[in-house]
Amino acid sequence: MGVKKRNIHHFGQTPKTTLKGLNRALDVLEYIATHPGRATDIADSLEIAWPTLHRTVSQLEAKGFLRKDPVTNFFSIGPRMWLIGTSYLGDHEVLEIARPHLDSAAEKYPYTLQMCELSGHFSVVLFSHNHMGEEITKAALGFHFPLHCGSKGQVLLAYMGEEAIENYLAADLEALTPKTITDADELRAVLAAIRMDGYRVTSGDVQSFTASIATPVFNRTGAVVATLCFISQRSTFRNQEVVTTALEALQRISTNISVALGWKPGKSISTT
Amino acid sequence: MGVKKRNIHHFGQTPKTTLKGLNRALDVLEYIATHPGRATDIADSLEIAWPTLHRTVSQLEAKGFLRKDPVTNFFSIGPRMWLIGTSYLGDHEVLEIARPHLDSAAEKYPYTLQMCELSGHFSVVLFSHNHMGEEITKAALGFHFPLHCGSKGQVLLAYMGEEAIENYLAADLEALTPKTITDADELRAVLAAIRMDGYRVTSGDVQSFTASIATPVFNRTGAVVATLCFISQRSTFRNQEVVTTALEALQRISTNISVALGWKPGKSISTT
DNA sequence: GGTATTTATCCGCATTATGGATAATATATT
DNA sequence: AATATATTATCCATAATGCGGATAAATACC
Repeated sequence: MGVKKRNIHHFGQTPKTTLKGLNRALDVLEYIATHPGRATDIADSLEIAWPTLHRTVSQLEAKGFLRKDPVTNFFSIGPRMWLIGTSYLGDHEVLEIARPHLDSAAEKYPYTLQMCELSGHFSVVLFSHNHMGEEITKAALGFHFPLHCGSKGQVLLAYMGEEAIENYLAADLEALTPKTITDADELRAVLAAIRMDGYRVTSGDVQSFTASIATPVFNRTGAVVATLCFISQRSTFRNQEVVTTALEALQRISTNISVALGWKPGKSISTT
Repeated sequence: MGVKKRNIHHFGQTPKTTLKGLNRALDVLEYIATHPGRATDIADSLEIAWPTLHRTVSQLEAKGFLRKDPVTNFFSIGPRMWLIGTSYLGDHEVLEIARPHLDSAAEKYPYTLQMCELSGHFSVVLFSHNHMGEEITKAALGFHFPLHCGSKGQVLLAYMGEEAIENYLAADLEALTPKTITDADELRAVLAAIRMDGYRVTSGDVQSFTASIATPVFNRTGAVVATLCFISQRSTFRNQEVVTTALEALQRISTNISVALGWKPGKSISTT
């Protein structure tokens, strides 16, 4: 009896109240988001009794939170879920303020521009503009990456606060490519450097053929609320001059956004 | 005792099984998406007993489906909800196939280009590229509009099938602007014309200062799976020549997408 | 400092969801 | 075609689960 029920929540809250049925449904949604498929397989993977899963899934489908392909019986996330989910961005204060800056900057520079924020133990993409012709990143809106991978993740990690950082580093760090840094000490050094320099450049540690530059975005309290990054072919950022120019631009944009958020230069929270 | 509990589902399914708790939670999510606010107010609006709502909301927050502003205690949609929601677009066959066409077309024409699909009784925006400088539409990704408003909604409505159309027209039709058509007979005529012509032009019936042109997108079975539309300042489309040129372009794009979806010219379902 | 909301928690009761078993489908195999 | 198998849908008796009145704690208001 291999008891290895999937554990999905990366949010470490105490579920004081039980609410089994609802919880199950949310787990199902999370699972289907990454593993769309047939009801039977979902029941197996999640170790839920068939009639129970069937009821749950039917209900979710009836409400449009899931949809079922009428021919294959595959379940996947439904339009209602998406509709409701998008209201997250609608209410997003930081994104709203940043958007004009991002829009105009995106057109101006020959790199993919992203804004990401922290969500649980991941950096998630809030804004992404793939520059024409650069088909490099699968990283569309909503993608999430582990924090130790890529310049953007590391920037977010760097400003998380000592305790949270150590907590993160304590877990196993997955390598997305051979160049991903998975050693805790090495990462600690990287994070310290980020807090010193105010930026980070990485190369090939998320996808082997891309490189990126990231800077933090601060709010009025001096906390890091997002990160901005340029992504391009790895070869592009081999040229030091190109990196310097791009970095300057990125810093200008992120400073503008920080200021728009009420930040005042010098007012950054040091977490070391 | 004004019994006027909100009725949120625009999906007309038969909730054969009950699953009260889950249902309530989904209603709460739907409600908060459009009415973020304090727990008490939600309980009032939805007529849910306080302890019950509290439990539900706490659970949803613990799982990241809702977030609570720590200072105002306002609840709004959480990051997890968004993350999961975005997978809707990730799996979206039509969108995936259409995207390259949309991307290249978006750059080429001086109008805002959108692709929308039917969701319940609304057209929802799956793709939107606001042309530089045109700050015209609030219509970002995920926005939903009633089907009788705007060329895109009417195109989707036109091909829904007689029964569904009559069902839609039977309800009260809200006017978004004074120019919105709310008369059922008038709409029936419009829809018939759309099925004849294969396109629709409207002006000022969604926002008073915009106009739009829409065409249907067909799949391999000849069913309408989406609609494409150009949106611009109302004045732009006052010029008949401009409209003609734009329409031709739009028809070319939507035909290309239809073909990419396996459609063969002539193979469209007539629903009259 | 006192009063009024808003938020959090307790706990007995009965409503509600559970899951073993079975029936109705769809799909694969010969 | 006909049989076997995997997948999906439905029943229903049982008890576990979530419900909500009431109470307590924490804030906001004056």
